[in-house]
Amino acid sequence: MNLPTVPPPLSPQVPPSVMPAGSVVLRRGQTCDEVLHVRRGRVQVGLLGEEGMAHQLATIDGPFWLEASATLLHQPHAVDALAETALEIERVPAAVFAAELQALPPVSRELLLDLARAQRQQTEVAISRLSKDADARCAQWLLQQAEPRREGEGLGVTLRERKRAIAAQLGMAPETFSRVLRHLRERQLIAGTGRQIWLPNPQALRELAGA
Amino acid sequence: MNLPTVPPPLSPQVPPSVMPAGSVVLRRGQTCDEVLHVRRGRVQVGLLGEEGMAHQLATIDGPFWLEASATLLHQPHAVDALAETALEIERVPAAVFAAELQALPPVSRELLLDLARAQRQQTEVAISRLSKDADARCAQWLLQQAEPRREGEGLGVTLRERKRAIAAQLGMAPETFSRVLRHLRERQLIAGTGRQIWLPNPQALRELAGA
DNA sequence: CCGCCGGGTTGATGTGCGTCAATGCGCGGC
DNA sequence: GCCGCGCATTGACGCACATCAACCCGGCGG
Repeated sequence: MNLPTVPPPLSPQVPPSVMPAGSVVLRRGQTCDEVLHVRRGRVQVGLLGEEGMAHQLATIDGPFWLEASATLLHQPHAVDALAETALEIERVPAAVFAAELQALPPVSRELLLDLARAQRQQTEVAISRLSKDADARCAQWLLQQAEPRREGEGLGVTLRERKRAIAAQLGMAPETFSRVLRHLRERQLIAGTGRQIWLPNPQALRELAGA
Repeated sequence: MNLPTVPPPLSPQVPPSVMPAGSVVLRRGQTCDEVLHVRRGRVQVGLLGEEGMAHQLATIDGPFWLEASATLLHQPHAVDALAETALEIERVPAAVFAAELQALPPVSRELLLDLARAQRQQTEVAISRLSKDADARCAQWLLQQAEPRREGEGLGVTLRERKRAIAAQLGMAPETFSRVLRHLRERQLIAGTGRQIWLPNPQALRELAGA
C-alpha cells in the first residue's frame, strides 16, 4: 500500500552536486527555496567584502545543514557563505523540508523553531556589532521601534525602558548612548525631549543605519 | 493498549513553577539535568557582572525553550540568564528530553543538533569578542590548537593557514595578529620562528586567556 | 644575478568608544 | 519648602585596535 500524497523522506531525487573551493555558496539577502546539505567540505560563514571574507563569523565542516534557520523561518539568508574547500552538496527543495517539518511532533517543531530564531537573532546582532558603529546601531534601533504618529509627518518612538537598559541592548555604554542621541539631535535626525522622540527624516536615518 | 516503557510526551509531571523578576535563572558553567521551558515572561541572556547584566546578548519573550542547545549537546550552559519579568517555568528532566529526541527521525535529529552546535559556537564567539582583548583571544586560540610535542616539555602549534586567515578567524586585523604574536614572544609565552610555534609556559597562557 | 611579487612585519597615526569624575536634574520623603 | 538619591548628561582622558604606508624577505622567472 502506498501513500502518493505524502512526499518521501529526504531522499535526494537529485544526485549531490559539487562546488569547487572558493565558490560563493550563498549570499545574504537571498531567498531560499531549497535547503543545502553540505556532505563533505568546509565552508566559511560571514560577510563577504571586495576581497574574500571581510567579517568571518564561523567555519563549519560537513556534514551539516547550511543556514537551515533561514528556511525554517521563511526568511532570506542572513549571511554570505564561501566554500573554503571543494564541497559536495545535496539540495533539498523547501517544500520537502516543510513537509518533513509538519510531520514532527509539535514539541520538537517548536524547539526547532526556537533554535532557528535564536541563531538568527544572534547572527543579526553579531553582524550589526561587527559592521556598524554606535550611531548606525542606534539609528537602526530607533527605526525598528518607530510607530507612525498622528499629527504631521514622521515616525515616533517612546522609550519604555531606562536608557542604561537600552544602551545595554545596543551593546554600548550609557554615556555613549547619550552622546549618540545628542549627536543625532544636532543633525536634526531626531527631535523631541525626554522619553518621547520623533523622527522627522526617517529616510536619512535609514541610510545612516546602513542597508 | 498502553506502552509503559515509552515516556509520555513532554507533559509536565511537575506543575509549572514561578520565578520573580530579577531572579538568576541559570548561570554559565552550570550543568543541566533539566530543560527549562519558559511559558510566560521575558528573560535576558548574557554575562552577569557585579551589577546586573554586564554583557547582554539577547532578550527573549516566552514561550520558548531556554538554552536548549546546552542540553542537546550535553554541555554546561554557555551564558547567564536573568528574569527581566516574573516567569512561569516548566522544568523537563533531561532524560525525558533525550527520549523525545531519540524518537525523532534521524534527519530532524541531525538538524536539531546542527542548530544547537551553530548556536553554541556563535555564543562562544560572541562572548570571547565581548570580554577578551586581542592578546587573550590569541592565547585561547593557541591553546585550542596546541598538541603535545615530543622532546621537552610544553605544547606545540603549527600554523596551517595563512596568518591573515587566522587573524580573520580571531576577528582582528592581520597587523594586530602579528603584533600580538611579537608581544607574546617578548613575554616568553611563545617561542619558535615561522609557522612552528611552541608554548613553553601553557599555564601562564591559560591565565592570560582568562578562564 | 636581478627584479618582481606576495605575504609578513613594523611604525606612525587616527578614532571609536569605554571609563572616570563632575554636574545637572527630576522626584519622593520628611 | 528643602534635602538626598539615582538617573542622565557632559567633559576629559586613555586605550585598544584599525588603517595606511613603508619596508623586509623568501621564492621564482627572466
